[in-house]
Amino acid sequence: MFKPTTIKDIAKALNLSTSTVSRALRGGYEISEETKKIVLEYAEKVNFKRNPIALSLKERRSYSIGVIVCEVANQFFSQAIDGIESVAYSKGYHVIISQTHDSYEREVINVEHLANRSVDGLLVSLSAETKDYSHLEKLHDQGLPIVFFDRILNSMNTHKVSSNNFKGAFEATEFLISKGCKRIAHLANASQLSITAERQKGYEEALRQHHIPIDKELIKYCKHGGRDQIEVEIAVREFLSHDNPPDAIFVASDRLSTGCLSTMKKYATHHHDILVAGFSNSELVELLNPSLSYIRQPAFEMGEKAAEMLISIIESKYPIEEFESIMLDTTLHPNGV
Amino acid sequence: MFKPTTIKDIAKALNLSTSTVSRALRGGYEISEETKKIVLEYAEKVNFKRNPIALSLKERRSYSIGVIVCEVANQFFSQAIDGIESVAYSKGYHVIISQTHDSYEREVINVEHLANRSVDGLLVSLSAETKDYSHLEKLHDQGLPIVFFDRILNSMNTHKVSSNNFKGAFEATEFLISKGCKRIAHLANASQLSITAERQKGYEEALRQHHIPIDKELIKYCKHGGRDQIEVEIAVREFLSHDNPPDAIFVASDRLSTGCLSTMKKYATHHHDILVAGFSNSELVELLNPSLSYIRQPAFEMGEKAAEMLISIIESKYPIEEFESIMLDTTLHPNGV
DNA sequence: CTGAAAGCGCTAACAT
DNA sequence: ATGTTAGCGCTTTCAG
Repeated sequence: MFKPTTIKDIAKALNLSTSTVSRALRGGYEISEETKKIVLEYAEKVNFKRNPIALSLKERRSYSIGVIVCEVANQFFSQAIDGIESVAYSKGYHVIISQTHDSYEREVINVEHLANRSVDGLLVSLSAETKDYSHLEKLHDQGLPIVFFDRILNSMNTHKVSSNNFKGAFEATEFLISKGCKRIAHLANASQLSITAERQKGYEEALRQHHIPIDKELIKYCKHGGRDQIEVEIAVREFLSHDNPPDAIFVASDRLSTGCLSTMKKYATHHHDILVAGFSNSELVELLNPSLSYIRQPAFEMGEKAAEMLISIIESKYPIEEFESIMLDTTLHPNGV
Repeated sequence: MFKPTTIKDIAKALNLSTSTVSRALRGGYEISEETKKIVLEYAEKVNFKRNPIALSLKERRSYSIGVIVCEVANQFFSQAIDGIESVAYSKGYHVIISQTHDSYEREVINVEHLANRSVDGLLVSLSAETKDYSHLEKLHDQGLPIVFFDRILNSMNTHKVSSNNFKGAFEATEFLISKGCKRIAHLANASQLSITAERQKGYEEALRQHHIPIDKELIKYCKHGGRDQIEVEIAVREFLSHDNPPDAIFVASDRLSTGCLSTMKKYATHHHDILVAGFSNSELVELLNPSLSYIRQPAFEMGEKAAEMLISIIESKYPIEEFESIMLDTTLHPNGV
């Protein structure tokens, strides 16, 4: 059984009190150089590490922050996590990652587990399924610092980081139009997500400005965020088999973009006639065939900002009154044709 | 500031002792139904959650397991993590993920942080840079349960899960040979990794069986596991600019495979003359161009097995004497040509 | 059926 | 310079 050495063990072995050992270990200036040396050496010898659990209990904080995302396999989120980690580590915090797989139930479980004092604050990007926010609201009301990124809960009064989804979607759609496309479908994420509404607005606005009618049959939502490939496949195949099929598809997120391409490759006889543009942070996009024009979000930077904001709340002496919403620009990367 | 309700708060509010509240909360049969009901209702009302930190301290275990991987963006690892989570959750454990980014220093920091009682055991896949294992050995000697998966430390006496790297590499190389390739280069990971040696042996054995000479100039290692794209680029470009360039490349891991393709697309004038086969668990492989024949590891299953083994050690009443090494088969997926 | 008290590992007044 | 003690939140003997 794992029985790490404790301060008590050291104290006993060295015939000192636990407080002396504790102070020596953290280099308290009141301890004689000699005692310090003895303690330090002995601690090193027995591979002593102070128990972070005990420390957390005492200090009533854990110096760790929790991150709730749908899945780390999604490159947008893995990049965001790298950003989060980079600032967290530099400020002495550890990062605990938790995946919801876009399931509401899982989100609730994970949030509750992380919340009660095993983390000092939460960075959350909502699951595609989530429509009820009380698990988060309760905690927030109790004073748990929460910062949203990407998939935001607008109704909660806290810091938020997102990318300019409207503009990104607008530019992508306009790009497709500039390529001569007239019937542009929209493959969207779950309708309750903030990003879904924003991106759809950008898409519709581009069509409007170019006098292209909006056809509701060309807009399909994936209510589980494409958790199952089949969900995407069904939507895309409906587009393909439409009486008057689209000549382009604008896809609203990472997972859906690749799912869309796979489906097209599998089922579309002449899929090169259909242009696809979509949000994606995959590092492999440039190697894809069918090719994908993509909108890239500054994921790493978003992670950094979100972490900075969260830590600033955690470390603030006074309750924060004014909350900020940061919006970062996306970039469009045309491809193919 | 976040001040969650404690048992003490409830006790005070209800004019009971903390022990009664504690017992009522966990449904102790000695408590009267009435008291139980009052406590439960009040707890619900104030959103009481027991403090897992305090619990861990008391029980001297946290019901969570730590996972050390190079990076979650790598699909092999994200799939393995999904496998780990699936068994961990079903057995009541939480999973804490920690990324090394293939840095030795980061590995040490993460291992030490997780080890001392914030997790009950560790699932580790070594970083590409790691050559000194004392940070792990020390903890293992102290009794911390450790299970290795994928990138294994052979010298440590514990459970291990890997895929049949020798066979996977052998089959891939033989596949390239069957396609008529005569000069097959090998792009390998850091030389000290278990997987590197095993895969190289499979590669060399295939060449040997087919009477193809082994040319050491056609074997290149990426000692940081391809952490920087540039590392891969240099190696691949050396292959391409060789006097007698290869007609195929066998790539030893996920990240290197895609890096290799990118470089080829970027620099090789007629990259379609060079066949590439490599280990990859990316879900996008089928959409890649240049195409990649790939060896897929059963990542999810490996994660499951590893987690099961770890939990069995954690929950074992007696010290384990006999350790198992599980090896799972890979599958080859030919592509292109 | 309920309460008082000790203890998990650590720190920080408060002695000495 | 070092020791004693209380307490972080919770569970669990041991007493009533």
